Amino acid sequence: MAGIPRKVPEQRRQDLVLAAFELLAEKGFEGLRTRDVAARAGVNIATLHYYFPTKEALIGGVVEHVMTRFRSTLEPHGSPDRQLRNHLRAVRKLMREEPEVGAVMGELALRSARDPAIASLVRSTQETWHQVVRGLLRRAAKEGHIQPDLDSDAAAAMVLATLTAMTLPLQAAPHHELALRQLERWLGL
Amino acid sequence: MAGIPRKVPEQRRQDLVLAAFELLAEKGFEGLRTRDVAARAGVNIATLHYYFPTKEALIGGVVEHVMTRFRSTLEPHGSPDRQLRNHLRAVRKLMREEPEVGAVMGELALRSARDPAIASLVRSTQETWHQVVRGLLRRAAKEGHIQPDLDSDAAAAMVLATLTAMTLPLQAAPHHELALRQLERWLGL
Amino acid sequence: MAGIPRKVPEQRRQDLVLAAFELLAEKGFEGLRTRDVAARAGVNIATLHYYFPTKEALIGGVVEHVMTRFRSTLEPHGSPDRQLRNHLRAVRKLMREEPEVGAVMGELALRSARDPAIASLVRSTQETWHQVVRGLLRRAAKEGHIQPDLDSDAAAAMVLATLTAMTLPLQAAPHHELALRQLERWLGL
Amino acid sequence: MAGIPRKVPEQRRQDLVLAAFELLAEKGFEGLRTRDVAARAGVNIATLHYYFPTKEALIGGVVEHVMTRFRSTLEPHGSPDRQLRNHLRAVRKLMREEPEVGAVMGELALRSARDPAIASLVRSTQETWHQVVRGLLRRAAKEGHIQPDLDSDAAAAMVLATLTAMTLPLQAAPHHELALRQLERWLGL
DNA sequence: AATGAATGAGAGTTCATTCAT
DNA sequence: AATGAATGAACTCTCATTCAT
Repeated sequence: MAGIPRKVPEQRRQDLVLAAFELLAEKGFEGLRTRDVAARAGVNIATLHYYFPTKEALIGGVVEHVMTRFRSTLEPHGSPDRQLRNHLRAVRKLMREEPEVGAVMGELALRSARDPAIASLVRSTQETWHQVVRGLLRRAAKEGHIQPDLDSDAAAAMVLATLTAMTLPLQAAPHHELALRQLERWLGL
Repeated sequence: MAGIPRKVPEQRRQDLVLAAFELLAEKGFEGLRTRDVAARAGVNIATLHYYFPTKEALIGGVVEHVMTRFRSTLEPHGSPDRQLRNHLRAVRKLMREEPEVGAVMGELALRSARDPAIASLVRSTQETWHQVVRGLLRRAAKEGHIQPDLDSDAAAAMVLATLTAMTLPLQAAPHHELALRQLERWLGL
Repeated sequence: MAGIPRKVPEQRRQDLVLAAFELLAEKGFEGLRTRDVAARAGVNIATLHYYFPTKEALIGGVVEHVMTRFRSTLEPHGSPDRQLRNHLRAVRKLMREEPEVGAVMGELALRSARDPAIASLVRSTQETWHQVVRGLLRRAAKEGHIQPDLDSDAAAAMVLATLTAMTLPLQAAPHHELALRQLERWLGL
Repeated sequence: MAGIPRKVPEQRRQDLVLAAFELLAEKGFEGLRTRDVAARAGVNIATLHYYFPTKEALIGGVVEHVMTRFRSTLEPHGSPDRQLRNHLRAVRKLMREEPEVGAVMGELALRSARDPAIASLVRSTQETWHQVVRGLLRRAAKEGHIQPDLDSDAAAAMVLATLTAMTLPLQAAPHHELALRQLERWLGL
């Protein structure tokens, strides 16, 4: 009398978030339909609303997922200059292997102009990111790995700008590799 | 007995494009409604369809408008290094004074991942832009205004990446000024 | 200083009626659009409404046209039996050479169930037609050309039914020729 | 606390088809509106689209219904001549008691000139009908119930033509009874 | 925990008609 | 006599959400 094994509720939630994440990357907010999400997760539309009362709540889950995914590119290993290089590479790798993350981040970036909740989340992420990179630049300069007279604040801003542009679709920001190489060169990495 | 003065047709078209442009900047593709566009332009929804058979056609008009607007930042005046500096400043000014242009360009960038028509337009715009900037960098280097050993191709890619990031909402790309200042510094402008 | 020669108003009206007639045959009432009619007649939609205040009025013109066209199959030549045979042949010829007439008559037949104006017109046409055919049958019988014991009323009803079925599209009433041949045989023509 | 009792889904479908059938008979394709259908079936317009994705699909349901209804006039009971007579009477009865069937069949006949799907359906129905009637005529002749020298093919064509005309509104094909009586007389039924 | 059925509000688009010239 | 521009009303279809089970 076992029947189809029920999934643990937490797993269901995760399935739905993942389905929404993928569809958001594919179709954008413009084309995101709760019915499609439910279908991709293999459940009824009413079940989706059982786990997420509104579409907005579901999107919240996706945001969380993406932010977690992105934070993984900032894991501290080795000296500051190595950490910096690793970060650049990790971002490049993430964009190549999981372009969905970039796509969704782009969507969130645009939406932050209209959605206060997303805005504050995006802003705080950027701020944290900025501080981490600036700190790495400062320590790298102090330890003599990169040019010492660098304005770490401004340089960090440029690093973020360049990496942020890379989350956009290829058409909108081609020459990823060239830009990154030039960035490393200027930083002296 | 004058009645309401009729507008010149070309003016009506322009009004509609402008209304669509503003609403696209405000709400994104996700929230763009033809009825709202018509209302903002002060005409009946059927009148909108008299000028633009489909929503897609209207969006085409908006794209044209934005591209024209953006191209205005690339006007050739003076030496290559001055042109470069002017371009950077013009973009900064445009984003400050007409953030809608940036917002819409961001929307187009994201949409280019799904819409072939927009994709090719965005791509060709980027390509032209890249070539112009690279040409300016080359001539500026040759004339001794900036460092001569610069890889003009890679540097152009970085310029574009930085400027492209600036079209995103402030939350998603803060520290515009810092980034731009650093860019000028590195270029030696 | 001649310019494009203006058409006589009556000609314009006729052009519009003809265009409407053709389009009604092609698309049916379901697909009849005043704009298409105007376009086919080569005039502006507002011009159409100058000649025909409403779509209904235009349709009235078409009805008139079709009835005239159909009445042409009932021209008296020769003896009653010859007239009968000629009538059958004229209908057959009309349906072959101008199937639009049949198509439009079919449309009118159906519409007569909802449109009192058309209903009375269709009814009176049928009544006249019935009387003519019955009269011919009677005289033909009296003159010994066809079987004398024929119920001219019932036979006329059958003639009309058969010919009416022939105005329907081929799919709905195939074997025209067979049916007509049998009719002639039974009538002894 | 019973609330409004839910209908069985199949019943809902049938209700919708029936509503569409009635409205199609009343207003024709020209005047058939999905909202009216939903209203007559007592459901929201969105519910209609839950059962039938498109208007076309709903019409498909109506076609099926009508064909089933019409086929019921061709039930084999008794000798060939009795079957023939019964068929004629069943059609007459159907047209009298459910004129909607005739109206809808007329609509389908006209539409078959434009709609390939309906065309093939109408054509195959006619072909089957023709063969059945021809077969009955042959066997009736062989068994000596009707005149033996009858061209069964041509006679079948005439039977169909007459009966088809009877599906049209009364205005367009009056004297049903007379025509049918004459048909029986000629066939010797 | 999960679902099929149902819905209100609203989307883009169409159409006969009218208005000002 | 003729037109381009404009419109109100209505059309089919969609979507996030809810209800009864």
